[in-house]
Amino acid sequence: MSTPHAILISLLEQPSSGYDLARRFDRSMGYFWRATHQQIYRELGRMLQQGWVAVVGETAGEAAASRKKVYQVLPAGRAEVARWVRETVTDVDGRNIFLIKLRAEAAIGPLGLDAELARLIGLHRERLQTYLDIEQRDFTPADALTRAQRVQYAILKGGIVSERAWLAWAEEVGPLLHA
Amino acid sequence: MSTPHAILISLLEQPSSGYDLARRFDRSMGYFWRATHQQIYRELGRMLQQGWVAVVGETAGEAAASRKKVYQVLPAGRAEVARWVRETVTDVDGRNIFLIKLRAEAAIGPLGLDAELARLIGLHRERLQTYLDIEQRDFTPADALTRAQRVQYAILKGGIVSERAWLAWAEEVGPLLHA
DNA sequence: GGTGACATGTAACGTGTTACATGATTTC
DNA sequence: GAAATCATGTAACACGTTACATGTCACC
Repeated sequence: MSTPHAILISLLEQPSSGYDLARRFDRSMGYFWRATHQQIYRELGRMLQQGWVAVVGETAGEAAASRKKVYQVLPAGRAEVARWVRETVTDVDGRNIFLIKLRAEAAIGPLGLDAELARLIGLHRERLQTYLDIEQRDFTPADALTRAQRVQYAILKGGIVSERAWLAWAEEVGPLLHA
Repeated sequence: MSTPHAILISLLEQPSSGYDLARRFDRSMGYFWRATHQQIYRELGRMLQQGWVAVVGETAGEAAASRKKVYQVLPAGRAEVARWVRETVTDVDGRNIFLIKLRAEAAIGPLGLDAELARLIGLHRERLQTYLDIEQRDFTPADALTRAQRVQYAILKGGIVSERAWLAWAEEVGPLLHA
């Protein structure tokens, strides 16, 4: 349930047509969140019904049929974003979701993301520790490993560097959110 | 279409029941690939029909109904894994898929993953360069940035550290695959 | 004999993906 | 006037998720 929110945030940054959104999700937004134009049109339709977004300048009436429709976020949509941003994600894989929330923070913040970041840091620290325990248990000493074990160790190292990189980044981001 | 292959590789490492697999996908395998027991049973059923796997010791006949079923990989399944491992993934987000392939390499390798790794390294270098270009263009000098810009910069930095970490890891893994 | 872990499945639903379809506008 | 891009949509299908359902086995 994050794609509609990613779209809302993209619209907060810049009111756009479905087509524009689709292109944006192939560029900057697409670096950490993907959506095809079919998904986007589907979600825009739903959000229109829910009153989260509206089409700008419908004044033109029926003459403007089959033309570009520019969507903008309504107060209800903005409230939904604020609600969703504060929602707790207990999933360690919520990294990209957190990046979307940061984007909301940049657009309409501050939104109080400190707590969410702290929780994610905790989860990632735990996971890193799990990896380090496995390393100690199964791959130490590093010599005397078979080929298969060296490859398995490489997989584990992938997890370790990834967690370390994320944690280093997160510690750096923290101060930005207290402000 | 990677879940069935993840299951196959897990079965190559150790013939197991659907239940065992489900637990394994909540542990070690689950660190980079997830699957619920419903998915696993569904895929096991399909792979059974396709002749990729078989149930061990069906000799017991109808008496063994509603009991533990241990699956093992048949030659056709092993061939499918070998085929899939060599398949080209042009997607930058194929990181986790590559980790599964590495796991296959550990289990039944060497499988010739050098080329795939080289391609992924190329893709990630390109993406890193894109990020660095954006950094130069939009966030330099680092002072004189608004709050919103500093948050946007943090998002970008997340991408940069993530790409750098992955590339450092990948360069280290390379030599293991030429062997 | 009751509780919890083992073990396998079905059904319904939501989302993402691929293919198909149409028409307007811009550019050469 | 042909081709590329802009622009919006429908339909079918694959996949993942959640809820429901059933029964066994071991242990206390």
